[in-house]
Amino acid sequence: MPVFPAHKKKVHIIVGPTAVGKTAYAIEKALSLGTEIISFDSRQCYRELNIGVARPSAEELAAVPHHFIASHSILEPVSAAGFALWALARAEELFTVHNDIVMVGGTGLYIKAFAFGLDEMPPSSATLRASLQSAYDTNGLAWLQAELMRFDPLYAATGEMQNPHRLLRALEVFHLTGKSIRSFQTGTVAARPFDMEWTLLDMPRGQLYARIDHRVDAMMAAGLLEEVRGLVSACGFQPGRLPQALQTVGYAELIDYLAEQLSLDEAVARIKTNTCHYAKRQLTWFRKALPPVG
RNA sequence: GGUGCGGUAGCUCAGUUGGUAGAGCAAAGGACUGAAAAUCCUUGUGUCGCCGGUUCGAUUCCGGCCCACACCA
Repeated sequence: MPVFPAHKKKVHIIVGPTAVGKTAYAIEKALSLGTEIISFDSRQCYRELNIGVARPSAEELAAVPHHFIASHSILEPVSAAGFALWALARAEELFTVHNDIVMVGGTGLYIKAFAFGLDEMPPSSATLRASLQSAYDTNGLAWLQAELMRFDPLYAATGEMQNPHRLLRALEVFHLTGKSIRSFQTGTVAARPFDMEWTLLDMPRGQLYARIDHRVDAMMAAGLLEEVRGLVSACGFQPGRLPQALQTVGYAELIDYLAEQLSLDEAVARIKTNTCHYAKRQLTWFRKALPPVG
């Protein structure tokens, strides 16, 4: 008698640019496997954001249990490392009742952290970051670059010296540990106790951009402006000083409109082009950065 | 009909004292280790409206024409 090996645990990972149709595809896949879905979308996880981040509808959420959707607050932002821990724990729970899990989303760094792990490194410190940020705001990029050359010459020689986010993070790690961020970056690939199967959803670029345009119009018709207005009046956010979760296509532009920095037509047009830019960057991630796709 | 101002990259425009032109945006490609829907890098050949004239050479000067806008009739 042949012995059949026990069914291995497997995560079915669906990636693709925004508006390509990932939600419907993932639900179909989860239904056929009789399992649940863990999202890896760095914006749909916030309960305060709905229309503008294309959160799955109530019917879709009822059809298959979803995780990491509307599960967090914009007041306690998630990070890639935080997501990876959260999702690995949730996957472990789900594997006690399912052999398969579907994961779907568009945030390349989040799924990379989940699938391959990040190197051990001190997490961001809110107070330190705030003080570095304000020093950068007053002194500019040249100051940031000089700080890096002074404290972390290795990073200064090899890092992205025009990219303030990267410079601030490198400086932050130095001040937290006294060591170069490079000394933590070993690129070790973490072992995972499950198989992974990757699916890339894509379509011709022009068709994708047309879908994005139509979806933005549909979001406006569905009341995105009211959603944003409600957020602003509830939290009193200032344009240019938005919390990270509101540095989001569809929200930032409408906040500019509400602050009378843009006309509504201009804001909507910018949402469309910024969403197309975002889709393009996602494709860069998914075409090359995740080699197991296929 | 007359006068004025324009017609240069997909769009908005700059420029060439005559030697075939460059910014922003868009578009395309890329990077990405606790902000990632963020942030950053790279990429600019286009009958310089059309036809003629002057010139070694015209997108640039001259003439005519076409088109757009404004004003005057």
